[in-house]
Amino acid sequence: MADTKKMVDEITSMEEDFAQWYTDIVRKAELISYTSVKGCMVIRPYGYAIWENMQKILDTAFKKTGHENVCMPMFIPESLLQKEKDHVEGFAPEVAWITHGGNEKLEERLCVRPTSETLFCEHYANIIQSYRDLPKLYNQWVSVVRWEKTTRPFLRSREFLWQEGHTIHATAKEAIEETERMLHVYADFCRDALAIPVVEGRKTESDKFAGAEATYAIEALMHDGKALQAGTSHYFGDGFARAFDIQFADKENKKAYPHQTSWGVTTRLIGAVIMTHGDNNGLVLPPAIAPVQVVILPIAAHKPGVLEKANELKEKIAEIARVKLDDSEQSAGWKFAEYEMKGVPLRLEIGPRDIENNSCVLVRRDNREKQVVSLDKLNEVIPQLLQEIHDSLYQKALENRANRTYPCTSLEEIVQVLSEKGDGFIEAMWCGEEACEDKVKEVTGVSSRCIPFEQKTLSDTCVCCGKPAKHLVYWGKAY
RNA sequence: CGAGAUGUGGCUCAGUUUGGUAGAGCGCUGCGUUCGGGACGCAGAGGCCGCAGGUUCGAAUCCUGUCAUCUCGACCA
Repeated sequence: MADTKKMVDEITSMEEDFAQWYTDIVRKAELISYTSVKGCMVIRPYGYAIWENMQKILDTAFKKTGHENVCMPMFIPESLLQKEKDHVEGFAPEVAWITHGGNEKLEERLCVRPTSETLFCEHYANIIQSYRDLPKLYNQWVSVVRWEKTTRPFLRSREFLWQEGHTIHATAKEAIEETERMLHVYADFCRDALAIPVVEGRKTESDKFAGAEATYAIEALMHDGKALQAGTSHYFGDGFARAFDIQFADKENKKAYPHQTSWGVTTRLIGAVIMTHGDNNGLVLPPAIAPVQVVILPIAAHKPGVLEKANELKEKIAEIARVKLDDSEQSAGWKFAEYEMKGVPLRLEIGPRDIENNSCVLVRRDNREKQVVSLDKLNEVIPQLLQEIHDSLYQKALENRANRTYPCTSLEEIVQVLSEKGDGFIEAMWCGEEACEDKVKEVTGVSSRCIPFEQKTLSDTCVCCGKPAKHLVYWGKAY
């Protein structure tokens, strides 16, 4: 890799200050702009285009698995939110309330949805009578509001965009299958579109979604060794159905409670992409979600024939990739740096010398490798290079995670590993007791991330109390 | 919510200690020369110094309050 002379002096290097590096990228790559409301950001066209690409891919996957899109209202009456006890307790500290309509105080205040389980439940109760009405496989693309105290662009904002899937089934078995299926959809999406390897697993009891019987999550490791929860999928059992009195007549015409799920991913995934692939020259985007996959930069654009050729190439490449031609008057060097900052996977340089040779120069963003390519071969070479970029981003992320995953068998070892090697995933055995989970966090600073589906045995005893171990757990410092 | 830092043209900041005509670089506009790794010349535009009080002949500068943002913790997608 053509290593890392820092060309963009405006970006803080990630070794120097990772948090500042992240903030710099988010702003300099024109993904967001701050507003006067804390924790609320403008997602700018380039940032939003990334989200739109994620949406398209995910939405297709949701439709393929039988889901329909719907749209619930934004407001939840307080009485409705309170119907499920755990749910309201979990969310009450972070909801925003509407108290007035115009100048008049509302009879009952309304919360701005922090999540929409209660709204879906109210609706299900209205539309479900018979087993023939089940399942309902719904999804919505909306924004929600959670009044966070500490905010960071994409990672934790007070309003964020997401999709929330909500499904309701006749049997527990079906609902559990759905919960797991959608978690896998997320994991596949992270691998195939975002080039991010994730650990799939179950959350511990203390870390469950408010009101859920079980919560599953995908966890990713960022470049600085901190863990990011990248998506969740919840199994509710019939808890919500009982709280909201949703019943259906089964085949024997007996009343039964249906079983529910919900699952979601958010614009946080954009943060995950930045912190997984970005480098000191800026953003590095996986081709599948890059708003621009190939940027064409004409060299000496005033010379006869150059712009014409560049336009011709743009037309041609548009058939196989998302392409942009920058014919602005900025210098070539400026544009190089600019599109590196923005993470465009491939740069195509076309100048008088190239035109003479019927060729162009292609440069990969991820490793900066240059190659001269015949103009007649672009249709083969570009898709191939985009695929190679994706694969190598994934491999690199996988290696980074492997290098920063540390099996440990005692609390002392955890403390030592963290101080010697820095943050990362800790693999350690656990007895299943919440007291031990708390103590691990207190002593070492890492919290449980998930109980991975892929289990192995590091030792027979809990890393904390020494009693028989039940699970291997991934631990880490969380975003 | 606890601790720390910062608010001055679009951006990054200097000026605040010691009160006295608001500055620089980048960006922006116009014209010209440039263009294979952030080019250059000339001419311009742009600032209730976060907000509100107070002290003073005079406040970006001192005092009080307040709001916002950033970082680190606790909590969370």
